[in-house]
Amino acid sequence: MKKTQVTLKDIAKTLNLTVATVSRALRDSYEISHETKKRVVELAKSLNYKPNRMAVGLRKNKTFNVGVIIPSLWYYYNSAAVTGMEEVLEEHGYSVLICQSKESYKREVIQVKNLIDSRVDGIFASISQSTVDHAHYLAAQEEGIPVIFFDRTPDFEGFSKVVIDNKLAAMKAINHLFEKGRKRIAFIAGPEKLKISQKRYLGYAEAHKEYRLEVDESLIINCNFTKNMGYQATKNFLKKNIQFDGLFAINDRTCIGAVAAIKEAGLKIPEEVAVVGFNDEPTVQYLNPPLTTIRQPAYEMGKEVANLFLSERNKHKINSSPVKIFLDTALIIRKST
Amino acid sequence: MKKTQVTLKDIAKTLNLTVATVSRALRDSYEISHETKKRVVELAKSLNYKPNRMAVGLRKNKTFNVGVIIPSLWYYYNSAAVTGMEEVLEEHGYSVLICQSKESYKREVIQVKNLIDSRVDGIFASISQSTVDHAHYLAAQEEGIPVIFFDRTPDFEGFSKVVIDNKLAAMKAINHLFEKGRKRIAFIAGPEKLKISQKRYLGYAEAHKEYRLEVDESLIINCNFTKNMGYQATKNFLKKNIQFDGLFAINDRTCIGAVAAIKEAGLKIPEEVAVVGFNDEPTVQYLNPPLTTIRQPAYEMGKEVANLFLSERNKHKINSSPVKIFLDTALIIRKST
DNA sequence: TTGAAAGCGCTAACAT
DNA sequence: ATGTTAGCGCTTTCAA
Repeated sequence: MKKTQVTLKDIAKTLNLTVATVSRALRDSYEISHETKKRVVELAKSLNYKPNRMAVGLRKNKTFNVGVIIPSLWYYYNSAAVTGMEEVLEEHGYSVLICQSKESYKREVIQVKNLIDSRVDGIFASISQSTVDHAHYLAAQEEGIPVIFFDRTPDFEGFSKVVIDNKLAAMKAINHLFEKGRKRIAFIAGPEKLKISQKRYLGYAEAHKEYRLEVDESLIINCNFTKNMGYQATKNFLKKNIQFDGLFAINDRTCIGAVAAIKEAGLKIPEEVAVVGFNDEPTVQYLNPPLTTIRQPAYEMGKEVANLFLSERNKHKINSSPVKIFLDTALIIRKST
Repeated sequence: MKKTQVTLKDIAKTLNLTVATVSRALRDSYEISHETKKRVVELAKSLNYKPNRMAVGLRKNKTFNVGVIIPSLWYYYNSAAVTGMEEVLEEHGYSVLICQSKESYKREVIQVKNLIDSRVDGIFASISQSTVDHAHYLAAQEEGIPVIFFDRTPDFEGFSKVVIDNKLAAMKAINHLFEKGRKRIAFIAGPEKLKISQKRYLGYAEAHKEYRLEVDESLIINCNFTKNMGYQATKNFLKKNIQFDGLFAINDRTCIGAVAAIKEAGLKIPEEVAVVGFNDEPTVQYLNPPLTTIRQPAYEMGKEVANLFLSERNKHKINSSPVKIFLDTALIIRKST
């Protein structure tokens, strides 16, 4: 049998106090005698007292669960973000429920509904590549559940967000390729619906503008996230015999496929094609050649999201206006460029 | 504000019943009139009634949380297992708390302690490569918390386990290489402490025995999971100029590093060295060449663990003897062999 | 078959 | 500064 836990009652009995006093001593710093407080805190510690989440939750009408919606745990930046969230939240007694949309808008909608039903105290989300609106999140917010987006966000001002500057990050990548003397840079662009795709494309275009180069639309390779991871898309592109000497991919997984296709076509990396990825997933340093890429601070992003949640939770103003936090990216230069 | 939820009281009031009756109608199939039951169930459904986990938990002294301890979410087979668990458990109202040991025994011990403190209803674990004993898990069991291991298990009979036949799986890999005419197969062996390493080595040896070949210990490459992912280990091995025509790696991530080292040394895969990995992580089909590997049913493993937990939970016998479940593996043949 | 009542552990309003 | 009391939503005796 599960051993019975230490309760406030136990402590109260031992110290000849009431549970109310003990409860206060353990939380309020004011309106309690220093003496009593000390005794209570010490005994609680020595007995390894832990408040019963169920009881607290019942009383406060909270679940101490937050839901996080991500495309897939297997994406490194997603699991890193989740890790960051959990590390921050566990100290505050929250648990994280993970929902993987698997890039499906439909699944995402259902999952948000489920989270509302299960009364989570907050929802953190990174949308799927096929997500077309944000009504489901709005519904959650209307139920009083704070919603915070990270990485992939909807194009709507009403939510708090933690993101990187995708346009700037893409510019870093493209500028680096320009500096390496490349002029014709293919771009594996990712799902058009996603704002991160759009922003990264803007960075691609902006970098060209700064270098007074025209964007050649025939160098843009469209490719979503689930199919073939860039391999097939790149293979098709190569068939067209369009001349190019650089490639920038929307993310590392896509890039791995692209690299495979390029090598299969007999092109040398970086001599004939210099390649830059995005995310700095742990494997890409072991690619042949090791991949130059943009490092995204996914773990920190998760922490920021959690901290934002915790601080907004304490504000009594219900309609504190949405916050947008930007995190820095870094260009990691390896042998592929 | 969080909208107030539908409670038993609401239903009771509407139907002129007491909460006790409603509660029973929603769970007991016996000792309630068919009529009342129907009315209650229908109304509950139409009001989208969901029992308050906090209240149920408080009453039943359960948290509806289970803890899962894994080396890293980023390992594909770990996140797949977690996904399987969550899918099964969410239907039963359980949430999964994820703890990543990051291959550290020390972290693992602390995490188990935390899980005990937070009163999870069960612990599912896959041990770290540096874990040397299982006392922390025994402690959890003594507190009445069921512990189930999967994939990487301690060498102790007192726990329920869900595993693959690691020895057999390794034999599949080695036999395949033999069939491809390879005779001298290097083996990247993984952390010696782990039973999966030992078992896979046994499979390696057994396959040799069946083919009446001697095991050449100079072909065994030791390599743990965190450092260099097999790249450095293989590089060092190559320096020794030991002749070999095949390679089997303890897992795909390690194998990715090995492949990089082999190619860097100018050796052709599979012509000069045929390579087999382990796990069938999604990226390895995009390696150049695509990797032959052993597929491990990680997702199903997670589901099995969850189901085992659910079924053991219902048994009133506290000391039902531990169960050991084996799942099948498959050899996935690609271009690397 | 249903109701009444107690209580899980905790917090918070209202005494004192 | 501390005690008293009520109650969060639910389950579970015990009674009717």
